[in-house]
Amino acid sequence: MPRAAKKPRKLGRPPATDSAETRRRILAIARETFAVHGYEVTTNRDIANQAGVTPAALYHYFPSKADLYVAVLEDAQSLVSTRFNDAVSGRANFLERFDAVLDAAHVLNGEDPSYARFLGAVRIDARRHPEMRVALDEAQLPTQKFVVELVEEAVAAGDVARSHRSMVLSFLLTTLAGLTDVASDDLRHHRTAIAAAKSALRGSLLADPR
Amino acid sequence: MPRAAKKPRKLGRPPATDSAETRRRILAIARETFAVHGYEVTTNRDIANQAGVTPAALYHYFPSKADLYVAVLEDAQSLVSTRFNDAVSGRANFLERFDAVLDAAHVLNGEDPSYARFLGAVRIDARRHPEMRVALDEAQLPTQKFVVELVEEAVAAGDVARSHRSMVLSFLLTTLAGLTDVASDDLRHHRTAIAAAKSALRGSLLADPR
Amino acid sequence: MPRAAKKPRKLGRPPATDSAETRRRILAIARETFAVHGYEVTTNRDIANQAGVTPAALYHYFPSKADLYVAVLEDAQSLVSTRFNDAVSGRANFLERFDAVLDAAHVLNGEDPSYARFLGAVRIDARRHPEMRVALDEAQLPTQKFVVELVEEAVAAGDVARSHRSMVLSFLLTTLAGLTDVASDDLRHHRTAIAAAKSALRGSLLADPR
Amino acid sequence: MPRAAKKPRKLGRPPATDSAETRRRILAIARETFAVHGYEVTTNRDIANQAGVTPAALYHYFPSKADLYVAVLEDAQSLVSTRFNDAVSGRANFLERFDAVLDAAHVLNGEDPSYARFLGAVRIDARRHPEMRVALDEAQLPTQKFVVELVEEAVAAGDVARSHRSMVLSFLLTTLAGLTDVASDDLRHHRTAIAAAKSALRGSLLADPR
DNA sequence: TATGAATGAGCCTTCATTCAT
DNA sequence: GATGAATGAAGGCTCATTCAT
Repeated sequence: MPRAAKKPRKLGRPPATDSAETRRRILAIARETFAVHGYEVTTNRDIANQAGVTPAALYHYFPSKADLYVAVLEDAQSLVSTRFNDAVSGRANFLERFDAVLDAAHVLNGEDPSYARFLGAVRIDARRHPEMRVALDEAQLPTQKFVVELVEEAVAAGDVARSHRSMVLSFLLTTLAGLTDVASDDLRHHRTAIAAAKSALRGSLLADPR
Repeated sequence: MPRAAKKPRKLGRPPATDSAETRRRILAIARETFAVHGYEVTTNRDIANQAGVTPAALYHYFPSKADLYVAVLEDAQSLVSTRFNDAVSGRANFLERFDAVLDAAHVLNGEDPSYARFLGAVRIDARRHPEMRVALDEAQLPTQKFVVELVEEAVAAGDVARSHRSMVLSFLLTTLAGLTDVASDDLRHHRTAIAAAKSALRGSLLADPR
Repeated sequence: MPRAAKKPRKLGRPPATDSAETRRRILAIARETFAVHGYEVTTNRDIANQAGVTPAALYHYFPSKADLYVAVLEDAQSLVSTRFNDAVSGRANFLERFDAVLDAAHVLNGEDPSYARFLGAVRIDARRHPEMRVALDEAQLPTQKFVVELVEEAVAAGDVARSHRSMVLSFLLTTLAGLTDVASDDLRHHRTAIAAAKSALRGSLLADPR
Repeated sequence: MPRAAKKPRKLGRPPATDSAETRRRILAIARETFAVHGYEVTTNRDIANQAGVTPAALYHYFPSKADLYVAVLEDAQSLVSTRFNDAVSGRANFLERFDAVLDAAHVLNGEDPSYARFLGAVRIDARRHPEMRVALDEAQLPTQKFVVELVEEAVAAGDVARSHRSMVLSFLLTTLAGLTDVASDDLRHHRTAIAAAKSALRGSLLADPR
């Protein structure tokens, strides 16, 4: 891990600091680092160093490492939720909506890959750290619900056969999970995987419809 | 603290707790534990305790924790490879072959879920622990190659449009990844996700073909 | 986090929260907290929170935590000295004087147990924190001297045999120490212990004189 | 705190170590250090350094600092109990028994003052550290009970007036507490305080009976 | 007068690992 | 082949204290 500029700061309050800015910086760096290295491997010192503060300073903003992690998740979830909801709004057709969600995911990945990467990491860390499990599950609920409703409405609209409901839901979740997992390192890869998912849903994965 | 097994044997076979058996036990327990908790969270003591030895004893079988992890992966890979290869052998059609692979995965999951779970965990741990990365990537190559060849042969046989090659490959990898990730805790879930993948490949995910 | 007191005053006296009041409040709360938890366990934040200020604010009133502790002791000593001196004034007989001192201690304990408790704690904290030792010993001198003089005068007055001087002194000090230590939690207990001490001095501890 | 000899020991098991001996050494040093500085101020490093091991080694013998503290108490209690019980055995008269107990305390104080000092410290630390309170109270029970029974039997034997029972008990406890508190630093002081207590019980504190 | 942001030192604890036995 | 005693490094966290505002 590279270390930022080496400014041996003195005691006391640093001149002209914007507390909110520092908090945002910590969250962003924490997201990136947690995303790549996971909860365990990432140390408070890693995050603090990159954010240009001391490990103790983190405790000014978050009560514990676990709370910081949860805060990062909440932050990420709120962004993704907004993006996904904006994406589907105004679109009625299931295929269009699903495309829009995948495209939104891809755009976000282009802007800042750390979101997808982190969200992928959370699923693993939640399993590995029971202490945070409840909080993490709760924070993930919105997206979970979003996908369920997407399918529910598609069934209601007749875009998905009622008998296929749970299969389609399973497909969506598996695909979304697989996407963050396999492809978030490489944008081209990501694009291909998205195209594949769209095609699969349309029934033209193996070949274009004749 | 002394441990179990202290039954004064008289007749029959001499103490069967030979070193090979102990090694196998350690590997199996390590797989299960690494699978659930990951590399970092799992301690040598966790594994040793469950295996009925002291942490120091592990060092008779593996030079380090990292080496143990790699050994578990090699062991798992070799089993999965065999299963997958057996599954496709004798089947020419791509859809049949893919089905067979998924079914094999499901059967294995029923027998011992720790394999799939561990293989899922490896993808994450490899990213998180650069020291082991090379060894892990190498050990994972066989499966990677297996999937690539599956698609390659399907293209050659005309089962997959040449232009869709990379998309199908991407789909397979994403699905395989998503499967270990989302569904390995719950066999029913796993089965549904597999059905969804099969259906997706056949173009009938949203509804049965009329 | 902002705090209490925000009643828009209109008429009458201007904001009475002058600094002297704050200082007194800090001293009182520090005494109570130090008394129960001791020097080490009590944090600046504990005291500040209860006093309705920030930890940094303490430094406007006292140069350091240690200085605050010493200030609390000086404050307590001055009160106890006054009480004890008032108690003995006008009484010539040793037994009467000693009774008066014990009664004064009991009354104070009823009014505000934190004084006795704190004074008891000081004996321990002085041993444990060499940095404060000198200052603490000095501040405790008045009471020490008070007891010595009490005995001295009793010997001079013939109330105590000259040969028993150091024994009586020792008894007084041990009793005073034991009292804060064993009984300051429970007023009834305190009263019994005081009765015992009075009785012991009169030679009727085991039974009433026949 | 002075530090013992500086022997930079290497990794692995040191040659010819007696585990039991190390444990005893740790307990003894912990007792002395806890006695003087208390639970909070004493660090694992303090104890470890003096015992010639690293702080981590303590965890080989005790699960935590708190457990070590409790272990020290149990060890001390068991010794004191034995001494006190031996002291009273064979003596029927209350005054004789009480004298014997005080003498035993004095002898022990001469042999190793850290016992009395530690026992005095426990009363304070138990108040200051609620987490250990239950364990500490329980460990102190034997001595508590010993004193209660001493008085009970004295009442039964007619050595103490029934109406004076609780006062005598209070006196004993206060004195025992005051003794560890005030006088354990200085053997002469200790002796005087003990003489005073004996005299007080006999009713001849102020002067020899005429 | 008081706050809030930040630091540096230090503490308890855990862990992979070593080595004499 | 296995254990138990011990280490060194590191991690999360707390705390007294400082200083710009």
